[in-house]
Amino acid sequence: MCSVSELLDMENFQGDLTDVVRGIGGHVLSPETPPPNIWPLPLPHPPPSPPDLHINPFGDPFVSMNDPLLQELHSVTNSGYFPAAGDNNNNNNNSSFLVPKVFEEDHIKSQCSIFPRIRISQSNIIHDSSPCNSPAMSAHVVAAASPRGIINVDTNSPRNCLLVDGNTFSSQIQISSPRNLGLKRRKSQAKKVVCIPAPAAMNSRSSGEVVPSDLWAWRKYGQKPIKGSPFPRGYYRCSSSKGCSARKQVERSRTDPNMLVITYTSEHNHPWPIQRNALAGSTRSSSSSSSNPNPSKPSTANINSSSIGSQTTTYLSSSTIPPPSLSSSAVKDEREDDMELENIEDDEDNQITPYRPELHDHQHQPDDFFADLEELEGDSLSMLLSQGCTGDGKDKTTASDGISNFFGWSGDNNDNYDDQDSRSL
DNA sequence: CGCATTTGACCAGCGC
DNA sequence: GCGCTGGTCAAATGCG
Repeated sequence: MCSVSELLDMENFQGDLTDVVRGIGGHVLSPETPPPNIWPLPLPHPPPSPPDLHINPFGDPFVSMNDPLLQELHSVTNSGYFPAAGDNNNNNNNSSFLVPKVFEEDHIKSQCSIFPRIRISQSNIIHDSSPCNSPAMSAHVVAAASPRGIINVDTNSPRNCLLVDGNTFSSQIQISSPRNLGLKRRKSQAKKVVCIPAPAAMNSRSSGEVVPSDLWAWRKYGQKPIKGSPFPRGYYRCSSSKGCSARKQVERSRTDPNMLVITYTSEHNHPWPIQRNALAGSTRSSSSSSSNPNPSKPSTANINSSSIGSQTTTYLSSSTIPPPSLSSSAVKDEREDDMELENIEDDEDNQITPYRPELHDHQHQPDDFFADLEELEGDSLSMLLSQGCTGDGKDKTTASDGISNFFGWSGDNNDNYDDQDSRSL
């Protein structure tokens, strides 16, 4: 697992971190932010009405998503397959599905996800505080950092959660200001950090670098070794449209190579591509090694999955790929200015106007779409849930593989992580 | 041949 | 001012 301190360190946030997102796929769980349908999992709830859709200006398809896994688990829990939610006695058992109480509640009122909750500190003091008391079902963290001082979250608040900007965040988010109070980035720009499980060898070339694909086309323009990290950082810019300033940095977590840290910078100035790589500049790695070679049949199609035990049933839901949604209250841009927690509301005024590209043909599914489902191995969800969600980190590669399958990430599933490392190192 | 990736060089911000 | 570090550029290279 990568920690937020790691993120902070890697990004040299040093005081202006305002956004850290993590979770499966790095998506954000937000009661206000319905997921884009790129998540190939069920959407128990009706898709949002168009006014509710907000574009993630970073083009990150992960951060804005609700956690369908959580929703699915929630529904399964309610179906009686699992112990009653809240039975924390079962939470630590990674051999079974874990549906802790916090899972249910945080899913509703906060953004609790399936990774351990963490404490954010800009002085690189990170603790897995796991306020939800669920190593299995824990959360991403979206936090605002003050470069001027320490923000002590009231851990006595209900469920030890932090209410920020109208949303409930995980508790014990401790944000302190290191000595670099006035440290500024080279450019005043928003950043968004996403920590996701590193898919196994997907979109990788000979270097073994793992780059999760999304619906944007990215072109790599640089790679730099990062001090203190054994893994280089790749620099990508959006090639979906000329002049697009969107960029992202991809690097492995230095503490958990199975995790990828993706930092999105700037926003796309063009509509969300209906077909990935349909526009010029598709990345070679994406097109050549993707398990979804046909861009007209996006691997992000909705797939409803329900898992019971080791069984995973996958079925379709008719939908298309909406633009990624961005809940301003759930995902905060990291901005250059000295944004303090109390100023988050002000930041709301600075919301990037979302574009809402018209997506037609919503009902159409490619004829060979079912063929894609074959790539979603039946055990993917099972593995994901039974391993990826447990947080024990004992077999993250498998979990990541499962997640990879979920995301439709390309890759030779036979490539294990060791192979990646052997190539990339 | 076109495009993406690689990789060394260059530039800018920051700390000392 | 200097050195360190991160971010970007651009020529070289490789792949389809």
